[in-house]
Amino acid sequence: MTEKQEKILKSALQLFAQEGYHATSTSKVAKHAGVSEGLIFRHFENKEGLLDAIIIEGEERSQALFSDIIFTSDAEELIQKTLDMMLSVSLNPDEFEFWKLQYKIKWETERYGEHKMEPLLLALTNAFSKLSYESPEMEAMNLLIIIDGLATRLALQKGFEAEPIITFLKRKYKG
Amino acid sequence: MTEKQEKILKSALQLFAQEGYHATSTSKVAKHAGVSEGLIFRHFENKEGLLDAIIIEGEERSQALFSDIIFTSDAEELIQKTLDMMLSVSLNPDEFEFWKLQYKIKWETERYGEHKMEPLLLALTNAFSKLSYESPEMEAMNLLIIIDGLATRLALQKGFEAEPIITFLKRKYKG
Amino acid sequence: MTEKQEKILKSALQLFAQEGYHATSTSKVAKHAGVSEGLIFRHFENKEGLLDAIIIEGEERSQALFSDIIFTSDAEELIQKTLDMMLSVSLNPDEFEFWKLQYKIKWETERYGEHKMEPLLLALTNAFSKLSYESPEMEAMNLLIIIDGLATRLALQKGFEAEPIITFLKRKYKG
Amino acid sequence: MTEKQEKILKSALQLFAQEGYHATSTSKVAKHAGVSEGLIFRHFENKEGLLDAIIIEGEERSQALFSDIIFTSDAEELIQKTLDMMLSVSLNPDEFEFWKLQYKIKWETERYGEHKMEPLLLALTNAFSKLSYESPEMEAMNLLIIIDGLATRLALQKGFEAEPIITFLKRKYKG
DNA sequence: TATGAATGAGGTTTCATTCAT
DNA sequence: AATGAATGAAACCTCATTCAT
Repeated sequence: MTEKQEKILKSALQLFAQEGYHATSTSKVAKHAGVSEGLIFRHFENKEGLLDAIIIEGEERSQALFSDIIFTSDAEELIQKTLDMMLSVSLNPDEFEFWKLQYKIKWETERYGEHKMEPLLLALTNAFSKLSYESPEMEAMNLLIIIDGLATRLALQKGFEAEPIITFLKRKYKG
Repeated sequence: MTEKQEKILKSALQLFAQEGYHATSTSKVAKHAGVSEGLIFRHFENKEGLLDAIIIEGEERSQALFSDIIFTSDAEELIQKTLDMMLSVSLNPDEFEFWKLQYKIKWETERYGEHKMEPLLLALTNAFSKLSYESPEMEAMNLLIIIDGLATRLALQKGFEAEPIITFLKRKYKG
Repeated sequence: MTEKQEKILKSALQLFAQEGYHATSTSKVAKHAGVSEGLIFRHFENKEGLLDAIIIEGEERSQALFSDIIFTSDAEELIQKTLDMMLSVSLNPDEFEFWKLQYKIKWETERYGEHKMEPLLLALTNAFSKLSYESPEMEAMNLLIIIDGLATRLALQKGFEAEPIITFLKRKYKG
Repeated sequence: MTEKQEKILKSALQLFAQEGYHATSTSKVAKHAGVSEGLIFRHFENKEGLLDAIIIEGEERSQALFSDIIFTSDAEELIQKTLDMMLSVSLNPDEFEFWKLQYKIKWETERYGEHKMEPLLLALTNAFSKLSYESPEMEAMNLLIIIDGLATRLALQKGFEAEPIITFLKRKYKG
């Protein structure tokens, strides 16, 4: 991956996250990256290829993020870490932008990356099971749904404060 | 509102919900509505004006939907009705399309209609308060976040089954 | 000529003079006249028909303006009156607008109304002849050219002061 | 400036001069220049940008034309050259088209390029002063107005013969 | 690898004009 | 006589993509 390739990818990530995929033209990306428009096509073939590259990078980043959580053996800690992840997203602008893009793309292209979440779902189910919750699968699913909801608020509701609600949730799941 | 005006609005609603705002051309809307493209601009001035009209109509429909819930005096019933609303959305294709559009637009245009939700937030807070939950505001907010999360899954995850998780939630909030 | 017909004509005159023929849409004219767009076509058939009506009206007004000058028997007075006409145009906003339109139309449609000017040319030639100028035809033509030049300045040069130069010319032609 | 850029500029100049700015579509310009329509916008951003480019080029050409006149030290010669310039315009189709466009644009966009003429006005004032005319400023202004009038006739009156009247004027100003 | 001129299809919008009422 | 909904063509402009250099 050359330096310019990375610049393009970074600019695209930023612009797609800000304005959306369809609303961002390749020429905007090129200008923002300080690169000729043709270069985008040399490196990524397509505008869609550029999107794919971003998604693939995202998949890797997601996995890295999740793997730390998934391999936590203590059930309670695993749940706490899941919620901490959202807190970290809400506080770190870089992570935030990255997450926002993931959701934006999902909504614009209507492809929900279920497989990305599945390991986390299983791990959470297992955790709730260990903690003898009555319906572990449902509890796990519920938590992931909460995460989707939180992401929605974080991305779209200006001035949304994530910290209080996450603290509330963390306490709730502490038992 | 003439007959053709309504056809345009309906087609736009459908297409925007399916493909997204930016990905839907005015000519597609016109063709789908069986109308000349110019007519869109005569009636709605802009593509954005068309979107505005849809949003305004949506606001009205949302209010109608919520008002039934909000004016429920029994606290437990109010919460159940809130969840039932989501069930109804998941089962009724018309309602589903309408909700999906609301979220799609939010994600594409980055305007979260907080004011639309505020009355429901207050009503839920009040309900949780009556039921002597410890943090009624947080409980209410959490439920709304769950709704956003459910909407995300419903719209984006192919084959997502809403009924089990909603049933689970309903039981959970029954005490 | 009905009341609405006159309103249309007046609005068109004003707008064509301000913005030009091509830059003025029939809908703008209709709005400005407080009339439905269809009515323009009922009364004038075409946008061009509207222009024609204005030109014809202009021809009549021009003739009225010129005839007073042309039938002046005293040679010197005739020349003075010709220059006075321009002074009057420069001072009277209504007349000014009317003249401006005539020139605008000429430039946009490339049809110079020579016939309109011809009687004045002859009268001036005759006058200069009586006053024993050496080349009466050339003198007359020159004066008409000055009038075209004055009209150009009046219409296009913001803040152009017509009075001093006209006074100068009047004195010059007094002998 | 690439070859195609120049072709566009040249075609636009020609067509704007012939038909007027508003009556000439960008697609007509593109076709005439043997170029894709998009290229116009790549190079000139706007239809107006194209016009601007033409005006700027015109400004430069005007200055070149005038500078030769302005720096003539002999007063009588300066005046003669001013009139000769008009003769040259009337005889040279290329120059003629260029001048016509300047005036067409002025009338369609209502921006009189006074600054372009000012140096000539000063030079002429100075010349008439040297020749001890009574009102040098007025004489100079008058001559410029005659030029505007001549331009009007040349452009708009089919079959107008410039030579006789210019010869007449040249003799007149010879003393 | 990198540029930037060039394209063609398609996007939004405007406009003159028609027509049912 | 008058309206205003409706149309279709054409206007200006954007965009993803290609290609010569």
